Amino acid sequence: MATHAQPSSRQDWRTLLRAKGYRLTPQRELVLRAVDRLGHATPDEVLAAVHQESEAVNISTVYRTLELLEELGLVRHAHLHDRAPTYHTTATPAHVHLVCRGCGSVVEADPKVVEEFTDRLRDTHGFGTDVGHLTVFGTCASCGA
Amino acid sequence: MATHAQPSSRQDWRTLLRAKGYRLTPQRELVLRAVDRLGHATPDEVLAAVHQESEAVNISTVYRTLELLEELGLVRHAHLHDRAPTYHTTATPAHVHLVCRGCGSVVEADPKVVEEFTDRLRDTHGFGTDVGHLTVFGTCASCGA
DNA sequence: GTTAATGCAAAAACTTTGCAAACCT
DNA sequence: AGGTTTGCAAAGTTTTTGCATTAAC
Repeated sequence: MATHAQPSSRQDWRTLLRAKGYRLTPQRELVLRAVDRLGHATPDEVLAAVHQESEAVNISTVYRTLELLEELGLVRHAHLHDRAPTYHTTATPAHVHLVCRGCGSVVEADPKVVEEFTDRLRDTHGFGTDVGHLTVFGTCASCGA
Repeated sequence: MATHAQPSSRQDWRTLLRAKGYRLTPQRELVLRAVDRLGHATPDEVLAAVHQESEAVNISTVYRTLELLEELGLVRHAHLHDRAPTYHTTATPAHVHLVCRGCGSVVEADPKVVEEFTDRLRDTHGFGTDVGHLTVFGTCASCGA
């Protein structure tokens, strides 16, 4: 339930969009592919990435598209740093973000690492953790704990 | 080291500020007290709270003061929702934030709940978790997991 | 041909900055 | 008195919105 079956082909996307009355446009494809490719990207970075691919998309379209894709469950966002939210695809399995305060690096950890933890939260607080949104701030190995 | 000894009186604050060449002003007191009182508040909410207390403080002063207080370790901020960062006092012991997607409620959990988890992150990734900044998104008991 | 989506430009929301006046010590 | 802090206003960022035009279906 936390993980979605992911459409991987253009046709799948179209079906998913049309089911809600939306249309498949080149801009939407470009944005989705950019998010896929970038890993974690701010709207701004998505725009830049799309531009590199030699097609122009307006920044407002990027915002609107990211919102749409999130509604469809194709992307998610997290707050990895203080500035803007970063978007990532849901095609790859959910993961935990470890963000280093020292160097700003972002490591993705296997959700298994947090299993006991989430179990415990459920037991003690009745709280169902959304592992895909879990961001842990701290200090990475090389920045010395 | 993660928890700070907290000054609780006006005099303590003054000492802390003066040690770095800063001054104790009514605005700074008002902001700090507002953060204390509010629990988790955006800069905007801090401004509103201060205004209610019948003293006017400029919004830019709120921003500057929150930054200063954070530098001094008296407050910290977290990203509890998508909009603005929320500030909270460090006078209360570090805690984990459980944010419900359904109703938006924020519950504070005891850091003990995450001890095994942080130990494990240290073991497997050499990652030192900043527990005070840990925010967990998910679904609370009443919103049904 | 319809209806949804885009681009553009303007507005809104949020945060930062420069500087003279006011205030803390 | 002297240097820090404030308020104000202006500028910087980031995100949203309205509307005519374009494009998907």
